[in-house]
Amino acid sequence: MSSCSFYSFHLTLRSLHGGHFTAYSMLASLEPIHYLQELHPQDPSAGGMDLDVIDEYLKEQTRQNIQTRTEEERLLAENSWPWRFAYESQYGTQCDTEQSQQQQVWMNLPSYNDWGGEYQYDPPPCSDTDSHSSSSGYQEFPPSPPSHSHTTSLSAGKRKERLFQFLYEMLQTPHMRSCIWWVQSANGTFQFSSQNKEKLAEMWGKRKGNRKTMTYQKMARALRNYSRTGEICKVKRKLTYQFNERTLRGLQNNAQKFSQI
DNA sequence: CGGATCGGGAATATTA
DNA sequence: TTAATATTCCCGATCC
Repeated sequence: MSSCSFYSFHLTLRSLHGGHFTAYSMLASLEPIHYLQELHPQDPSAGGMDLDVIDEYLKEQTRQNIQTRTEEERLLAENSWPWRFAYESQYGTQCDTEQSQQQQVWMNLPSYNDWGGEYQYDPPPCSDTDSHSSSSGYQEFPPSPPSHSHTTSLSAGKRKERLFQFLYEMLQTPHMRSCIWWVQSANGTFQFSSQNKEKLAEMWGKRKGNRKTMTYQKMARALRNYSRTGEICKVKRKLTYQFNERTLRGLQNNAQKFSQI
């Protein structure tokens, strides 16, 4: 039910920007602003315009929430459900398993970490807030476990969208730059805007169709649960979190799949 | 000091 | 019915 709004969101995105690919490009081109915002997170001047757009988003979503969609739309949307498969059975090892390693990295790094020296693929979709690490060059992920597991799940088991999926989606959405952005997309670290985090939380709550409005406090509580299950861990930096490597890879794969449709 | 963040226990709700 | 996954509330700890 509530995923309706999610679907329509995708449709909106596609119609506006012609899909993720374009969105990526836009994001890249807007990166400098993003960078400034990072340097002056308190500066309210960043993203004022974006907020208007976000407001529209919110309205749009609530409106479409009530509307019934055509069958065609429904099919299209369902086909574009990017995370339908990869997250059915793919879990088991996460930060938990890697925790010792993670913590080690934690200590070794002054700020936040990448994955135990491993490195993420090539050109980051966008230059990151802090791109110093790129100076050391990129390494490929190891022959990396064929991250299939597409679970032959033809099971029409339509799982409800998860918070980390929503966040990843927002991270790929240029409009949301004023609320959330990559600190280092290569290792999955991202950060919320102190100013606009409530906006994002509100959107999340609306998408889920919660009774009460979602707040950052509550959303962060859910995020903290992820540190137990591993999808996302907190890093020692204000309002900053990090996707688990496996999780990020899964999200990337699905986004890719999605953009190919 | 005080506000913003962080962290997690516990009860409750929702959904596969 | 149950397990997983939030959501909601709350309160103490930390940070700046």
